[in-house]
Amino acid sequence: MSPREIRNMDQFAAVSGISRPTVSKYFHNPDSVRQTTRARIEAAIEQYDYRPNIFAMNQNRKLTKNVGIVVPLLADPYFAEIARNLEQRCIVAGYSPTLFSAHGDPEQEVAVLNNLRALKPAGVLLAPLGRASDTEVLAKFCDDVPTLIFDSSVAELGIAFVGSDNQQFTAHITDYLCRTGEPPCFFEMKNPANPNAHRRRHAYLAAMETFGHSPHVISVAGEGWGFEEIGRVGGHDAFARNLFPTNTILCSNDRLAIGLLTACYERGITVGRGDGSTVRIAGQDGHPHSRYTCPPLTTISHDYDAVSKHAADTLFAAIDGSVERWQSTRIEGRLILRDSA
Amino acid sequence: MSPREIRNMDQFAAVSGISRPTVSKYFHNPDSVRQTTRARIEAAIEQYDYRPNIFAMNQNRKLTKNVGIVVPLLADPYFAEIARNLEQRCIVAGYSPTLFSAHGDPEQEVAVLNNLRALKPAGVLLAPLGRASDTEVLAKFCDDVPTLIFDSSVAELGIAFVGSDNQQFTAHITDYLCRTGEPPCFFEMKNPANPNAHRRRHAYLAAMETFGHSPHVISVAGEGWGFEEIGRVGGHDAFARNLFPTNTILCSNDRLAIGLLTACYERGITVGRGDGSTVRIAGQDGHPHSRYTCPPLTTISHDYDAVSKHAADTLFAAIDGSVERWQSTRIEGRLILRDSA
DNA sequence: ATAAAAAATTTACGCGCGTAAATTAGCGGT
DNA sequence: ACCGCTAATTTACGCGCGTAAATTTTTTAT
Repeated sequence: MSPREIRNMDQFAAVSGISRPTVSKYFHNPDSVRQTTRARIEAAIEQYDYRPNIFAMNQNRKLTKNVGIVVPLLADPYFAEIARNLEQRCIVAGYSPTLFSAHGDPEQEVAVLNNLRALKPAGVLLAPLGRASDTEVLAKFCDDVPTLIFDSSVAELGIAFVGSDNQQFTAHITDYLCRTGEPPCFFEMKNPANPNAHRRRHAYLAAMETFGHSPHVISVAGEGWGFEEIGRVGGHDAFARNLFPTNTILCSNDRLAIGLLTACYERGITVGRGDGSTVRIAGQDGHPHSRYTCPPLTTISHDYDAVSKHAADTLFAAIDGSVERWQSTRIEGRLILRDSA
Repeated sequence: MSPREIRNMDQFAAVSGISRPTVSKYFHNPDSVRQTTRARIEAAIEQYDYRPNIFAMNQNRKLTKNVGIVVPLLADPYFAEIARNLEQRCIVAGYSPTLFSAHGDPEQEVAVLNNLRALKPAGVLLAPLGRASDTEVLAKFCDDVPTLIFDSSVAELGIAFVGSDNQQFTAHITDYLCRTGEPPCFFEMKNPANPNAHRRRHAYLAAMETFGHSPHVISVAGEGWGFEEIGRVGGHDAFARNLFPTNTILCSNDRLAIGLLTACYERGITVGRGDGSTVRIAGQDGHPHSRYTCPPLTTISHDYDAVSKHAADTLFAAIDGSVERWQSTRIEGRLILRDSA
């Protein structure tokens, strides 16, 4: 078939009968060349299986088509899922996404950002670690690279913030719990890594006041990203010390709830909304795993699609030069009623 | 501090008082230059915060320091965990890892491999999708790029295979279940995506014969990577049709077991090894989540550390030119006794 | 048909670094 | 002081492509 291996764009241009600059133009935007030219180039690509050298492409270009996607913890299926979603959107939009995880470690987050710089990305979709993040490093990075912050907002950094409306999350599920049984206590980490946790606590307090109930916040100790274990150990401790004045517990997030469910099991406490149950437990996030807990977890779910779509679209618009003032978009969640509450 | 921004290695060499080729040498191997020279370069790096342009570095080099890590499904915490582990080992060894996921889709696996080619990686750590993989594409890729296959072996591809000893996994846990109660049925997917599933079924059959019990394999329908849902739906079906002749169920993997646990909950079947329980359920994999099911799942765990260490070390050795014949290494698992069985 | 606009080509240079070859400087040991 | 060795420097070229400017060709509009 092919007379010889095509080694570079010069040779490819020669065999396809098009000049190299035009070929180069084609690879940057296939629509930017004439229909007939495009067909000839694509026929040659088919025949010779030529792909331009990405290193040479990016080296001498002010801006690449690279997009970085950074999440705090890829081992958390929530972030894995949203990362997958964002990745697809980048590909569809013609960008080359690269996935990074800070693995829950602030130092690795800094390292990731430094590596990312070297990729000269057109833009970055960044979900910061939160409280543990090095804010100065983040700010400097956002100054240098078009960055959209998602999931958790640390400051008015980057081109915009897109996340979930945590106030609405907690208000909504607190409302549901109040209407269907005893008012909920609020179960959380004492020093949450994620700023969303603070919003949720505040929203809980506000909602309880609105509904005329006295709030009860149980803050358990624990550092890091092992939320299930923190919830389990903290749950045991809280039950042992009789810290829950009502039979209903709203957890700050699903992973904490999952740990609490385990603690309940281990203590022989039945969870559910049925008559035979001792406590009701609800989470927040719509974690991929929440469907499969025992009992399945009542929660309020992020709108994964809407968040990732808005985040990606906002970044792409910014890359294309639409300069807008920094703004924060928070998307409402959807209540998922299951057996746990 | 710095008089002006350092734009390239020429300028950096100038301000550090070293010639550019020597600086270049330093960046490839800091130990390859004289101690005093190294100190001067590192002082200059500190002062000017210079980092060589990775695109220019890689473009004109036969072999890069890039390593690709490919997993079939990053949303599965098992793969996320092993990917994290491998990533760290690459960094420590001086390589630049990049993470890819096929997201359970054979076409995306092919796309990932094509993108990976463009990175001219020194090596690749690849966990294939398995049955759904395009074997021809994999074979061709392994011919072109030093590739170590891990987790699931499709053929004698690449430089070697490193994974878990599924025979031992199933034999060991089957043995445990037989010794402590009724002999187990085997709960699996009818058309498992992963070849390890076949090994486990065979090991189950062999073990049951060895122990003098008649085997019972329950194969449930379902395609794709939503194992929990497949286990849940299949579990409901199997219970409804009374397909389990004994009170003990060994699942082909933990995610299937998690779905089965949910089905049990939904049918009011109590799971555990205690007197009040109806069935015992065990999984296989040591999935990160298995600790937090209700009841916590008895399982046999991969030796994450050993597998990833052996995989990484083997790849690095191959990159460094140690040519050995293809070989398969299978590492034993560790039984984790919890409440479910 | 003809002019104007759009697309393609030619020409030419630069990006930042790898790398090879020949030369010079630095080092320790006798 | 000398020799021999290693490390560093100088010189020079190439990688594969981006990109700008000037020119020619093709398409579209009138």
